Amino acid sequence: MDREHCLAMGRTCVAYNLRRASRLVSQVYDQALKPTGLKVTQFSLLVSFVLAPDSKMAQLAQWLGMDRTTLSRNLRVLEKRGLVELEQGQQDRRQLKVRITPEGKKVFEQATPLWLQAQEEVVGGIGHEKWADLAKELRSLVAGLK
Amino acid sequence: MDREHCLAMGRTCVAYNLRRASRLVSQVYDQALKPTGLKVTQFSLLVSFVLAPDSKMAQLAQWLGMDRTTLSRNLRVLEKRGLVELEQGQQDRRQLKVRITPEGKKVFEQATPLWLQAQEEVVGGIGHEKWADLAKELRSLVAGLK
DNA sequence: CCATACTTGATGTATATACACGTAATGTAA
DNA sequence: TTACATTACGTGTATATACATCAAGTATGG
Repeated sequence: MDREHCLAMGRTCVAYNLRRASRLVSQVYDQALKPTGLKVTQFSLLVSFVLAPDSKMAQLAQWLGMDRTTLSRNLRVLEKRGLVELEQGQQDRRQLKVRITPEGKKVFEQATPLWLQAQEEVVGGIGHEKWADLAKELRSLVAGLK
Repeated sequence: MDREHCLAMGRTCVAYNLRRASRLVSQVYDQALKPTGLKVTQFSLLVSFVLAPDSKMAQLAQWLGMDRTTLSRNLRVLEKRGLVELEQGQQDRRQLKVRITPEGKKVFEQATPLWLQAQEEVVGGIGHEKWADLAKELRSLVAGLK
């Protein structure tokens, strides 16, 4: 395996390029959200709960492209802070329904303008149109895998 | 914060979109690399070591857009498996030089075709040209943050 | 030469992530 | 109804990730 091939792998590897970008980008958001004590991962989860109240875990994990068990553990962090509540399902006692609490809603509202600040900073780096393109292609990439 | 705004955040958040894509994409590569026991993160590190033998950690971390401490810990995993060696620098005794071992090279060579397989699968989902565009924009996104 | 600042890497701690496996609840077919 | 498969979620374990902090080595100004 010569140097040229290695260079090509580094330049083209989808996993590497995506992981690196998401590391750096996440740091910007995490920094901006710091006053709320939220990480961007947690903020994204809160968005989901506002969008889809009482959703079930498996369903949510599917939607987020996240392993069930990952979601489970990420939820526990939010639960410990009292930002979400977990309630056993009525019909099916295996199911857990997730609901955002008033406290969770408060923190979420507080976080929203901070999120926007990070978003502007990151998107500003390449321009809104370029990001719109990129987002579309990312979605089609994801769609091809699920 | 109404439903429309939440939907918009979900659709446009750079961190969310990148993290989701990198989760899913990483799984494809990890799956393909399974016979080698490597994760795609580790494979990427090996590529770096082949490209830049005897590089120093801080330098490498900068290049990879990765925190010093993250790299430090990721390296230990490879060291435990005997795939890389760490050697104290001569001039500056604080610096650690990283070198891939013969065993590391062997595993790397074994992993390369498996990587290619995953790469083809993922890139195939959107087409080589679209991915070339996407990669370019990702790089410019990253460049805007460093 | 010495005191102080800076650099380099490691550790403590916490979250994020997923696979393999386990348990409990539900569905289904005989 | 009972036996077995399926589904929903949790646990054990391991890696990935980064911030705050620490320790040790190096550089620099006096």
